[in-house]
Amino acid sequence: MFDNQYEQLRIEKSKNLASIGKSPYPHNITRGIPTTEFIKKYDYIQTQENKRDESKSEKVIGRIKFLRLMGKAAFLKIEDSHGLLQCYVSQNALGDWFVDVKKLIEVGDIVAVEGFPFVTKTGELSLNAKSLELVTKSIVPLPEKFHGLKDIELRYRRRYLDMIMNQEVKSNFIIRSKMIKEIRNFFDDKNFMEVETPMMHEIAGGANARPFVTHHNSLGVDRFLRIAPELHLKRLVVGGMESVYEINKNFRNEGMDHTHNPEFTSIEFYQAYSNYKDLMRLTEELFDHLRKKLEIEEIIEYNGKKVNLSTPFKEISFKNALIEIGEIDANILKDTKSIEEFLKSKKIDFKPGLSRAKLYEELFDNFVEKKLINPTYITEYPIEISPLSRRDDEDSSIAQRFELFVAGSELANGFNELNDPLDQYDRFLDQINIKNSGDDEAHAMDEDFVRALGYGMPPTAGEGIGIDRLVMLLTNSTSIRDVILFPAMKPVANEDTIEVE
RNA sequence: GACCCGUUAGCUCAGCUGGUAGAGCAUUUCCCUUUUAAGGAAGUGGCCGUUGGUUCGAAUCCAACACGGGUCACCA
Repeated sequence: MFDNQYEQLRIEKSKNLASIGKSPYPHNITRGIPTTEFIKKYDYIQTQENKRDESKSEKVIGRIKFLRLMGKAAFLKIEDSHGLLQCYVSQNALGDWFVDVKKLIEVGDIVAVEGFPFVTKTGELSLNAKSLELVTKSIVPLPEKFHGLKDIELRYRRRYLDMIMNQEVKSNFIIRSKMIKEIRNFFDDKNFMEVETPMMHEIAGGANARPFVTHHNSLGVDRFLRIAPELHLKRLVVGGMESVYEINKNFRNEGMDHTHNPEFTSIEFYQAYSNYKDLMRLTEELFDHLRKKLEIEEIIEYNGKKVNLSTPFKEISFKNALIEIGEIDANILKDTKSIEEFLKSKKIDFKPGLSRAKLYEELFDNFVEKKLINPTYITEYPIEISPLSRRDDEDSSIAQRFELFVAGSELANGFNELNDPLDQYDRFLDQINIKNSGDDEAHAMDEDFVRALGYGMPPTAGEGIGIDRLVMLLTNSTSIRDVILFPAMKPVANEDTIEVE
């Protein structure tokens, strides 16, 4: 660790500072004013004749990003979370300490500078330092000042360094933070209650996905990291929380790519005595709210495509989407055999023996999903691929469900919750059969959940929205890694493995 | 999982048809009190991702593997 030649040199400097009574890591530091405020506050100096105001004194703290030494004076640019400020330090002002500063303070260190505002010959408003104190010594050198850190892998693995070197990466995360805050405000204003349900589940349910397994030592049992909060949130509706939501992580033990991180954030919300149509309207309202609060245009660009976010969103049934958007002949949809022939003619691989609903899903994924650019609700899903949603009263093969697609991918999934405990029990049994026939992502039986429904869950509609995908859409990010601060990465062979002598 | 591309100094990158490693920045020493990627002079710095193979000789050619990026597939 820290055995690189440059790091060794910096550690030497750090020790030298300590030896002359300058702690490399002092902790009695008080904040000054932000760099941007300094620039705003003293803008008037530009208009003054002597271009300086020695009667003023300000303290600014930041990391040294540029350092230009010139014998008995130096310019340094320091950066805080707001921006950059140029400071001028000289031997006249600092005395003997300046000699040590020249030798021991360098780019990457965090310093506190105090002095008066002035404008340099080249016209830049700067701080003329009367004092400079080390705040934190940096012993790992920063990447090159001009090209910065470009290596995408390093940027994800060392996000802190990415943030130091690339100020703009923070903007996505600022938008993300604001967005989540506004989602909370939106639901709180509608009298929803925010809750936290377990991350460690006895039975991982609520979605079709493989879970991560962990172990509880004192109980001596394995636990699953949750794949969805759904079944717990519905238990809360049974218990009397008529409007609840949870914004939190889910974990799915599946492949990673630019739209999938093994841990991701979603919001799920449930509202008793409302139906999925109400939630479709609520979702539109939420989009309008976010656009307004985050000042996002009605028409945004995502991955080179124009996306019109104006409400209400388009709405089309699952089957009609196959015919009208997927441009699949309605006759093909009539039986499994002709669908299979159609898929083969399009050279699409599929597992043999799929049901018609599963084949529909195949068709949807291949011919419809990517064409759904402007927000579109797909409704009337086959019941078989909707094991937790209520059947339609007129057509029992159809679920009272919708999914929202934007820019070619799914963003939200909502439906009238199945509250018939016997039907739910049978659907779990069906899922178990599906699981036994090889689909290890089918649901497991959750008897406690069925029991909860047995006590009576009021008619309820629920919905989940993928937060990461939503941030991607609103920040025009094509990789989920650009909206997750510390995205999952494969471990890399560690050269610094500690050797035991 | 398949295919394509990448991996060379701390960082950003050159390195042709094989002949034994380069630049800029950073860093070290020196000069320099208004610079803007400051400037000038002289240095230091490399398991060329890993492991094999071909060859008199490999950063370079071949293979496998690792990690990353992209496209597709799978998956919500």
